[in-house]
Amino acid sequence: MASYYTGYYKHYVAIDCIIFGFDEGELKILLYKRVLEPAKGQWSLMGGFLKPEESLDEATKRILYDCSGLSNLFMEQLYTFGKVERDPGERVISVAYFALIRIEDYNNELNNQTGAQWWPISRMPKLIFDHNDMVSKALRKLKIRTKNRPVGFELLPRRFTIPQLQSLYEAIHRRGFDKRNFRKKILSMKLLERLDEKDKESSKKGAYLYKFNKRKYNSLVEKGFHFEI
Amino acid sequence: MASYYTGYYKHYVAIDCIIFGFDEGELKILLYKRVLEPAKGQWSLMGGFLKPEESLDEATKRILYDCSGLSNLFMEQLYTFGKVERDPGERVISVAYFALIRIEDYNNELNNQTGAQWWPISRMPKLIFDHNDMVSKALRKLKIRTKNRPVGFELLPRRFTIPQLQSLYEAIHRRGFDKRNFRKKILSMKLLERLDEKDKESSKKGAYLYKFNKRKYNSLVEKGFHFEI
DNA sequence: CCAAAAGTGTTGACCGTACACCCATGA
DNA sequence: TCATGGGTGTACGGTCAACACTTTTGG
Repeated sequence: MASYYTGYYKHYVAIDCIIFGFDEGELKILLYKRVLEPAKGQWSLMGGFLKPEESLDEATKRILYDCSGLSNLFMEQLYTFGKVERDPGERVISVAYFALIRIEDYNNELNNQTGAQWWPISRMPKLIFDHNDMVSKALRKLKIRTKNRPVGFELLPRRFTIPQLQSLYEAIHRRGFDKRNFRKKILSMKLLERLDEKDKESSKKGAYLYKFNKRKYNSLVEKGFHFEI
Repeated sequence: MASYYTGYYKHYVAIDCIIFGFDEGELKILLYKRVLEPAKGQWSLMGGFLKPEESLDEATKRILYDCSGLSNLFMEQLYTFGKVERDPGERVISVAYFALIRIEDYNNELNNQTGAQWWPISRMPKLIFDHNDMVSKALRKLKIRTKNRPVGFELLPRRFTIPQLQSLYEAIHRRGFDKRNFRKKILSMKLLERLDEKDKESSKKGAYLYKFNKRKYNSLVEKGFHFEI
């Protein structure tokens, strides 16, 4: 490549990932003990520097794969953080992404290798730099997204019950929903398929398992349908 | 500053600004003839490289000031574009911002100095690199923002009529609104103050001028009010 | 048999939308 | 006087929120 822009400054560009999971009725976030100086050993989001041969999305996929072993996770660019002093080490521009992991797919053995730990959002430790701001922004975006896109399903097992789904929404939105209204609304979209099996984990009666019909969702979207709960 | 991250790559980081205005009943965008190689002389968004001593927001303010002579414009970070080949010159990560200008405040003499020109969105030329994608994304965001925040007023004169406001919304949303319903809804928020003066520019009868009460809006927001139209 | 969670309908309030006519005035 | 845009009210249908009891079954 020719040198067109010689004379302008270059910057470190990093990716930081806010990784959400849902487990035991709580919204959780995957955090790491930082391995680099400065702030080595403190809790932080998973991140890494952008390499020359990869796009921002590709870098994020790489980082997500490295820390979870999973591909094709739901991910979305959140915001770019660029305050001069945000990283006390050197100046770094950080592009934050948020991602959703089905905790059932996550291999907990990775935790030992990587120093990772799932933290309930409500009891999260103080993070390095501006990472707590990133998490706040991600939580706001997650609320909006679950309201207007079917991304909640990315956090649940592939087969789930309506009460589980409701409990997820309640965790994300930090408020209760009326169960009759919730069920009515979600079922009225006709995007859930009821299976013939019940989940008896959390009650004696058992709750029907459902699965989300992504195919049908995509075809409805083409006709102008808009998910809204 | 110490050198903590030596060995990692650095990248050019640029800001690109999607600048909207509203004039003659049309939504317009401010475009420039690019002064740098590559693609010198082609139409482009206004942009510039991030300097070491400024944050992303500060860089955007600087660029907006340089090209409009105006400070305190409404601006919002939109998205960061990072495909490897997006700039055929060298690799550049571009943080896109969108901004709103009251065209009455814009000094048209600047156009000669800077090679700037206001283009109606509907007749915009092909832009360099991925700038057309940036504009599309900005238009989507502008739709959302005008629906849920009172940012439309940033595009109108400080004193405006209801029909002007409606015409702005119609331009942004590319559809007509019923004028009775529109008026009802906007006035029911009690955020507009009617002045005793009429604007007779566009009709013999004249339309009342209004102004947006930002003070009142801010105090309502504190009480949990949410702008929605 | 009882505790605990799953599942089910109705009603009233509110909001969005559709719709048609009179008003004021400059030319 | 008439053409032009400004300004006004009502009625209907759909959506949201509030609300309480029955069902199932493991212990």
